[in-house]
Amino acid sequence: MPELPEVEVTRLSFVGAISGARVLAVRMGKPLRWPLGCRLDRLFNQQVLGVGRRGKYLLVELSDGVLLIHLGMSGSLRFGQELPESGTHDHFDLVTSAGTLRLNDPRRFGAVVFVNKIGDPQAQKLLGKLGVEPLLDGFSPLAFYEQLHLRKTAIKQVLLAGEVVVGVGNIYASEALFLAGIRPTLAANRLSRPRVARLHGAIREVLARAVERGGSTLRDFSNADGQSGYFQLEAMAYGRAGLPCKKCAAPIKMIRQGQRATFYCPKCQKP
DNA sequence: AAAAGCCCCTGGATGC
DNA sequence: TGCATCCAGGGGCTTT
Repeated sequence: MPELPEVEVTRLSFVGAISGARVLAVRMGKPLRWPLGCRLDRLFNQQVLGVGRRGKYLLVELSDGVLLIHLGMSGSLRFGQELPESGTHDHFDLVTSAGTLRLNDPRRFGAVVFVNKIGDPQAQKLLGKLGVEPLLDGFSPLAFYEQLHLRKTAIKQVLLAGEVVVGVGNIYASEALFLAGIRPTLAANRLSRPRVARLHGAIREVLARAVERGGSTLRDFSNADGQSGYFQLEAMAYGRAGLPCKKCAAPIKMIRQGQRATFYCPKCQKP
């Protein structure tokens, strides 16, 4: 669920409400992917200056430090003044003067990590190798082409790896490649400049559109206000194995690439 | 050094 | 109804 659009939609849904608040208490449930990295009292009385995002990481900027929050596969955040009592899958509560930010994550692939600064080794280990932000100016067709030209892995897997461009997960990789008319199995370095330019546009279009639609709610994603996303209703390829392509009616194919499902139209997406 | 696999964990859907 | 199997939106780490 949580790819760039879901993370961004989540961020937008609570950044305004939490900014300026002070941390009153912290509660942790079962262990997440990594330990918090500091004592709980390190956070007390700190002010939340804002909430940023880098790829699929949320960056909760405090007056003295940063909380990196990753939603993993099944994580979602809630923010509110009167949240119910913690349930089995609520593993982190940041209680602030404006309300409580709560991470719910059944599979616990998510993480909340405190670092003193974004430049610290601990933060760089997580953020250092990340590619460019697809919705910012740094993501240009030419630079994209040059990066893709260096890799002979299948384009779908290059997108997923996040080292060239961040935020494109399993759903949006399939969707962007569909929009661009590119077969997911094609080696990245075999894409022509015009096709890379198309893919560049398709990635931006699909991610921006998904943010507008509130993300994709496949199982249980919701933003920090508890609202679902609706982009999944517009999916052209993802999750549509065997169903007719919405453009040409040929049955959508599902294959496996690196243990993940890939969906594509064998007719619209050329090798 | 790039690329391919292996896991972490829980719950829901499917099949017998 | 019960139990086993498979699958899932991510990504760091280990192995080739």
